[in-house]
Amino acid sequence: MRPSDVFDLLRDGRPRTRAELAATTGLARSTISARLDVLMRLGLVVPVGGVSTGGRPPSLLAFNPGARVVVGVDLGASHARAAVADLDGRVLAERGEPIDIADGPERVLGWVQETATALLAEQRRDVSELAAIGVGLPGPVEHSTGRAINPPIMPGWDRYDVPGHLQRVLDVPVLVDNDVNIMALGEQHSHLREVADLVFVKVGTGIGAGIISGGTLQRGAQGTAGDLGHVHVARGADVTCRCGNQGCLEAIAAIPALARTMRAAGVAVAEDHDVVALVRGGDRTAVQAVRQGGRDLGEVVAALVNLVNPSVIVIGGALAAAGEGLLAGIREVVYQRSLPLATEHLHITTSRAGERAGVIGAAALAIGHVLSPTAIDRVVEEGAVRLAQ
Amino acid sequence: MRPSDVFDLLRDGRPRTRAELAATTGLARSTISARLDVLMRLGLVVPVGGVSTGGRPPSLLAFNPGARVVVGVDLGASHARAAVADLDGRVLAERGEPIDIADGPERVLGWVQETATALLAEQRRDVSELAAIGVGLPGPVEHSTGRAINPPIMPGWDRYDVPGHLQRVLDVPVLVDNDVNIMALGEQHSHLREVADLVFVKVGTGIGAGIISGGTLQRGAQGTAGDLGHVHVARGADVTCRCGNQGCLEAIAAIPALARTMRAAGVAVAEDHDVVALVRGGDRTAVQAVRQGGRDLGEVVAALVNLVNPSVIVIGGALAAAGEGLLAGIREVVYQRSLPLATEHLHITTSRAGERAGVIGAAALAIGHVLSPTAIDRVVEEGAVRLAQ
DNA sequence: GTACTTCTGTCGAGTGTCCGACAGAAGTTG
DNA sequence: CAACTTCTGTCGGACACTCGACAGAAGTAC
Repeated sequence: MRPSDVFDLLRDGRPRTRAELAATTGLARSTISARLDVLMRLGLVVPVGGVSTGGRPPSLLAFNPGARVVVGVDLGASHARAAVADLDGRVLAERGEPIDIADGPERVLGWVQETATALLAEQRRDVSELAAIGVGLPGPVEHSTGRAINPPIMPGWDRYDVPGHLQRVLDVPVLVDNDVNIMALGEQHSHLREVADLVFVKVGTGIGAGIISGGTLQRGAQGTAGDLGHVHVARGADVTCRCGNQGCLEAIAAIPALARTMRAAGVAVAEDHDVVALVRGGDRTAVQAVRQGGRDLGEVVAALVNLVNPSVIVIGGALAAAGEGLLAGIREVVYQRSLPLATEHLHITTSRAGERAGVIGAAALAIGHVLSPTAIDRVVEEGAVRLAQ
Repeated sequence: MRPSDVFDLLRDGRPRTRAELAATTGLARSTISARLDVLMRLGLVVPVGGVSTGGRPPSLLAFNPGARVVVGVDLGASHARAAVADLDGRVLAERGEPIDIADGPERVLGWVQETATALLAEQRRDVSELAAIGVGLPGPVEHSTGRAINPPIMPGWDRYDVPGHLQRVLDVPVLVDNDVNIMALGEQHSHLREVADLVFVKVGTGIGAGIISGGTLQRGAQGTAGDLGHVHVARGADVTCRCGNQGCLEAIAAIPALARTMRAAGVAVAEDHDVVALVRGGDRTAVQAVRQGGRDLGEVVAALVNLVNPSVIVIGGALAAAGEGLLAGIREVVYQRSLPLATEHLHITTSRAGERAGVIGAAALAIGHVLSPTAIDRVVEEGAVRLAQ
């Protein structure tokens, strides 16, 4: 029985009395008290009142998400977003800015450092209250080392030591992962905490997926798992993708491809994000193009459903804002193609976390590290030592 | 520091001295001795000699795979196979028989019980030496309960309590999983122990895959993960599958489909297994059909590679015996379609475990349960109590 | 205000774990 | 065979952990 066992019981947020904790763990109440004592001195657990049942009222103890904070960072090809969140993943403050990831790690991580510091100051939080940083990068990431490996759209970042850089200025653990993986975590953390098998599909300039299966993020051997964008689909056989291959889903269903389709049909589309605006405006050609994009996406998602058998599929990214057409297209194909056994309990929805999925997920990654049993036990140990001195 | 920590160090099979174990764990040699004492009395660890370096020779201690045995059972649509294996997964004795899974659980599990008992007797092993049983079933299985859920080809088995049945006659833990998952485990256990991301593709009457990612078997929300067979492929768009859908991979690339293709080309194919014989005999039509089947399979495997990013893909099942043609077809498409990043370190091979993959995997599943840290600690505890009495 | 109930922190005792020292065992060396 | 080296099992002490008892704290009931 480790100290973290008591803490883990409280992590769900529900306050409990000492007697309750003693009953569920089987430990003596005095032992529980000793455990809680350390956790309370660390601020991780706080009393939240309690009502009497005829005698001295029991003090209800609860996890205190405000004990410390984490920073979640979502870096895209052309945007950066950072947020300060409490230990429950609730965003306290955030800031986004258009950037160019191709400016290289020095400049971009400089922005991250400045923004993180500024956000902390804004929240009147000392740097010592920061517990960890989570970062999402738009490319394949070796999670164990926190480095991007052969990223196609991140010149200058290949094998760059992201955790090392950030730790030099903000001395806390830094967790790095692929941006879509991060978004999957974000969606799960924000309102699907009990869902163990979830796939997040991001449709924007490119197409990718973050796969959570059996409760854990699937990264694959090289960290490239979830690459939906370059799966072959029949309808795109004669279209050449930016990756050089032909028939990639991305080449016919991502936003640039839809814009191209619409231009060919005579619609004026200046910028990529006009696609979403046109759909929302009810433009027939745009609606049709997105619906067809949904069907194309559905082909690959149907395969994904058969292969991974998730219980929830979340559609996110810029195109998710285009409304129900995309979803309808996906559903149309998936529910026809995939096996009844796999689709029977399958939900396909759009992202609720939306633009914040990335930073929430990055924060969740950091929180997962900070509140892991081993980390808690270590802190408790150190805390006890500090108190003993 | 639990007793199992010491045991886990020895599980790789390499013998070690007490001093060596003390150094790597950081525990005192006397503590290590105490731990080993219990493990040795249980037979899990045995001395295997040792050479002097000028004084009293140290005794080398090693994991003893012969301490107990497990039974692995592989049930298919029309065959059953059972094996007794040691704790290293080495098959000591096995027996196979054609059966009909549709005879229902009572009869089939009756055969399992009889065969297991007979094999144990044959090896002069008492029933008390049996530690656990692993079972593979040809359909979706809810691993946590050991029941088949809505299996398409197993009438009478739906939600049948397999562990309960077997435990009534052989009082040991029973682990049940899907047959292809089991085969993936078997291939990994037999010669790919350090591979954490592995996909086993079975091509026979049907097509399915077992996906091991991040070191753990991926089962999905309903236990139907890895269902390659009913993924849609363009070339089969107008072929109706036995599942009722159109365009399923299985309907054009599984053995019955290849047999049909060959008959259409004028080749006499009486039974399904003649397909393999014809290919091995060098029949041109047969070779071509299998090669094309490989390409069709490659379409879906290419998607699988992008989505899951494994480092090894193993092709098994009856058709794997047809030689290099199938593999060549798969490779041809996969290396063209999938991203360089994912294929760079990808190996595609045929099964080495072959027909035994199932029983080896079932045994491995059982062993994983028996030798898990928690199980070892429990046994050590009980062993210590028994010794104290 | 007083009696009663229920909870809290403290403290000594009991328990189990782990360590280091030691004497003996089992080899090598000459 | 004697001296030396290196390993092994044993055993008492140190330590940490956990428990239950107890007195005091903080409410309710009348």
